[in-house]
Amino acid sequence: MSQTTERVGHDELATLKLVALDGALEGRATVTCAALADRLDASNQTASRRLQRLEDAEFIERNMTGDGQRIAVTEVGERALQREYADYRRLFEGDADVDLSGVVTSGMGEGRHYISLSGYMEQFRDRLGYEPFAGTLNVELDDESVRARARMDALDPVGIDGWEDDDRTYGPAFCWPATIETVDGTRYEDVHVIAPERTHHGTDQLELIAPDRLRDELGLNDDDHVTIHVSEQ
Amino acid sequence: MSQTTERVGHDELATLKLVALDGALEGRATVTCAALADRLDASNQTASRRLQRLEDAEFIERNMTGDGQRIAVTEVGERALQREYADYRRLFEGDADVDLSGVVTSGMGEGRHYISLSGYMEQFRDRLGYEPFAGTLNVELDDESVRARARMDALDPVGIDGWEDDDRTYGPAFCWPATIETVDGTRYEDVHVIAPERTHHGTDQLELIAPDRLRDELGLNDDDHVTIHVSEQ
DNA sequence: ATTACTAATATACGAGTAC
DNA sequence: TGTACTCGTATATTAGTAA
Repeated sequence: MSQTTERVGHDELATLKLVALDGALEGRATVTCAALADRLDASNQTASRRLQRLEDAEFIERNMTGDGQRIAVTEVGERALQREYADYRRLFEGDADVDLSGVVTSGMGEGRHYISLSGYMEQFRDRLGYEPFAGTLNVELDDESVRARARMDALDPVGIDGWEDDDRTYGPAFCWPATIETVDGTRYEDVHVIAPERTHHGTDQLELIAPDRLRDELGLNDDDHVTIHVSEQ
Repeated sequence: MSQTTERVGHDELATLKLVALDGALEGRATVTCAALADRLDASNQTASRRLQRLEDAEFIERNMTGDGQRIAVTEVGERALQREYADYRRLFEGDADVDLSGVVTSGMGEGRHYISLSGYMEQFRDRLGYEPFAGTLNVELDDESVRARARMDALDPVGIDGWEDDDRTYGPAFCWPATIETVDGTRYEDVHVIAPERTHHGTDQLELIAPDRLRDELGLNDDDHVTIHVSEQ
C-alpha cells in the first residue's frame, strides 16, 4: 500500500536539498527539526511536516534517535535533486551533458547474449536507428566518473521495454546517446550507453553498444583509456 | 520607494528557474501565463501572481506585449539562481569552487593607486591577513571564464568597506581567496581576486592582489596564460 | 487572445500540547 | 530535550470576471 500522497512541492525539495547538504546523500545526516526550522526560516512544526512528506513520497528514509533523527536520501530523492541540478547546469553551462572516463575491460561477456535476442534487437532497430553489433564494450569507470554517472539519471534515455518468452522474462533497459573517444583523439559518434532500468547504484561498469564492434573500429584493447560523452537528446 | 514585499519563496524561485531556462538570463524570454501555468502544474492566476512577486522583488523585469510578456532576469535574480546552483554543485561536485583562465595584461594601472591608499590597505591587513603589493595583476579572461566568473557571486567574499577623505569617496570592494597557476605548473597560493562591490556584469578583466608582485614571483609577462582557482572560504 | 482583479475555498502555518 | 498531534488563523489557490 504505497501511501505516496505526493505532496512534494518546491518547499519540500528545498528541505531535501538542505538535509542532503548535511550529508544525507552518502552516509546519514543527523538532524533536528528545530535546527532545520531555523535554516528554513519556519517553525519546527513546519520542518517536521516537510520531513514527513519527504518520507511519505519516499524521498528520504528516517531513523528517530530520541535526540533527533538520522536521514538518508533515497534513490528517488537523489534523482529529484539530480534533475534540479541538471536544470541549473543547462542554465549556466549550456547543457547537462555528462563526461565519463575509464578503461576498457573484458566484462562478463553477458552483454553479447542479451543484445542479440530478437526481443531487444527489434527495439534497438526501431528506437536507436541501427542494429547494434552483438556485444557490448565494457568500460570500468574511474572514481570521479562513478559519481558523475549519477547525473545520467537526469538525462532522459531511450526506453527499451522488457519482454518475455516461454522460458523467462527479460527486464527493461535504458539507452543514452553518447560518443566515445580514445586517447589519440579517434572518435566514434553513434554509441549508446545501455543499462538495466533498475540498475544498482554506484556501479563502476559502463556498457556501450554501437552499430560496429568498437574494439575494431577504435583499435581498443583491455586497459586502454577512453572518454565517453553522454549527451542530451 | 522600493516596494520589495519580499515574498519570494521556493515556488517563486522555481518559476524564476523556468523563465531563465526559456532564455530570460540573456536576451529576453517570451512567455505567457497559461504556458507557464501548464509547466508549473498550477492555474494561470497562480503563474501570474508568481511573476508579479518576482517583479516586486526585482528578480525579473517585464514588458507586456499584448500576446504575452517578455521577461528578463535581473542581476538580483541571477544571483539567487547562482546561489542555488552553487548549492547543487556543493552537493554533487563536493565544492562550488570556480576555475578561471586567461592571459596576463597590463590593464589600466589603476589598481596600483587605489590598493596603496591607507583606507584600503588597513582593511587588507586586518581582513586578508597581509599587506598586498601595491599593484594588481590584471588577467583578461577567455570567453568561457567570463561566463564562469558569474558563479563567483555565489561564493561569499571578504567585504572591504568604502570610505572617504576630504576630497572624495572610495567605493566598497569584494575579495575572494584564490590561487594562481602558470602553464608550467608554478603556483602561488595566497592570492585574492578583488572587484568593486558594484561591478558591471560580464567584464572580462580580473584583478588579483597578493603579498608579493606576482609578475616577479611567477615570472609572468603580458599574454602569458594563467589559471585562477577561486575557492570557498 | 492576453494579464490580473475579487471572492470563495483549499491548503499551509504555528501556538499549544501530548508523548 | 526530541517529534508530531490538534486546531484556530493566515496564506495560497482557483473560478469567475474585468480590463
